[in-house]
Amino acid sequence: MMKQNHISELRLAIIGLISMQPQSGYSLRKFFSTTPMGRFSSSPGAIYPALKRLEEEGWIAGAIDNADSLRPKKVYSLTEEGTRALHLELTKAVTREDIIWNLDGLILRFPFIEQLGLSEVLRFLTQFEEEVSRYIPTLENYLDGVSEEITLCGRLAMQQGIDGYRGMARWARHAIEEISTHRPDPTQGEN
Amino acid sequence: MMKQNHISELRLAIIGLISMQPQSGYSLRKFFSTTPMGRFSSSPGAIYPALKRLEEEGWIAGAIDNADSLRPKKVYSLTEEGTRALHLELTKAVTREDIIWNLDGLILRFPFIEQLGLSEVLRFLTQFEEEVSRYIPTLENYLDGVSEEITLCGRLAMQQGIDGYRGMARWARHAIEEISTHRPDPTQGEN
DNA sequence: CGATACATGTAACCGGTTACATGATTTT
DNA sequence: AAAATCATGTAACCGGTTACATGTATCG
Repeated sequence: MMKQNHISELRLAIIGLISMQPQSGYSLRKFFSTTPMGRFSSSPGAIYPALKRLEEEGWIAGAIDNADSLRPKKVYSLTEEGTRALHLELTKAVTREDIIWNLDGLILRFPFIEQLGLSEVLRFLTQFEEEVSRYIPTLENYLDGVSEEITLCGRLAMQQGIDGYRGMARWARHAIEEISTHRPDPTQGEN
Repeated sequence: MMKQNHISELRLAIIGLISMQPQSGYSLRKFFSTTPMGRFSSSPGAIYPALKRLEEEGWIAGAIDNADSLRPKKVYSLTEEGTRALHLELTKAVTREDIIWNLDGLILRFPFIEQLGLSEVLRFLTQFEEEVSRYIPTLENYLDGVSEEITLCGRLAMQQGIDGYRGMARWARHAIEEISTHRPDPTQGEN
């Protein structure tokens, strides 16, 4: 079935955000509840246990802020091990299984990959575009094969899925272009 | 958070398929594992317990086929209560929460709605199109608001989400058209 | 006779949801 | 003084995943 070869979306979102800037449970909750990234959970009942587990596993380390005050805050940073784990996850090859079972996780990975450099981003997008484009004919063939026996709405629902994948491939191509032509900022030069 | 005002995708898929034709655990597994609808689980460890629960709740009833043979089969049909529950689920209004948290479930509903008649299908599509179209500006406004502080890939990821929703709205409009012009088969006439 | 398809299930594990619990600080 | 926000957690529940367990029937 091959559904779970990856870390959960919540874990990825948490360590990804922490990698950009140290975060407390509360700041994560706030971010999730005020941005469209809230699609990846929220509620304290998910976040605090997840943070605890990540700390137990040594991926993140919490430092108490305002230790003396009456309202202390626990701010987590990535450990070296956590950084390694995150980078490993972000650079994993994009597989058809991901395309089918873990699309949201894939899109979630994307913004965090930027830290690894634009070449990594391009590698990801290229793989993504290729896997998606390769999957579409499979779906089309299936649809062709059953179009006699399927109901009208069944066909339309499948069409929706195919259109969705087509849109993603298009998006990836567009993103590749935008990133490729992204000014290496000639006024600064990089030598 | 409002995530769980609906039955699980697996349950919906199961009772939806049973409503089209009585099914055994095995036939469901087979269907899931050989069609793109397998996105909604599979594995016996999910299906058999789900069937048991649905039977306990009185939504489905199992009849033993080949009772005398050494390889009996349990074929489930919808009860009246199950039919009511399914129809209730299928005719629920499409909300923004669904659009955000339960998109897959919404698309899964779609082919089963056809049994309720094309007017129900059109009602669903109209609501779907409207809710999606209303949600898009919210996302666009958010993106505009943060475009200064967001990273390149963060923006592109958001753009992907918006494009996805736009594609869905387009699909819904297209589906409405296709269904509306769907020949009411003039050779038969309905009076 | 071995492989594949038919057929149904269980048990340990994991992690997300919901709801609850507590209390400090700041704003109105 | 009340309300909102800051801040962190726990506990019961639910259901999906993985892996295991068992046995029959059919086909080559």
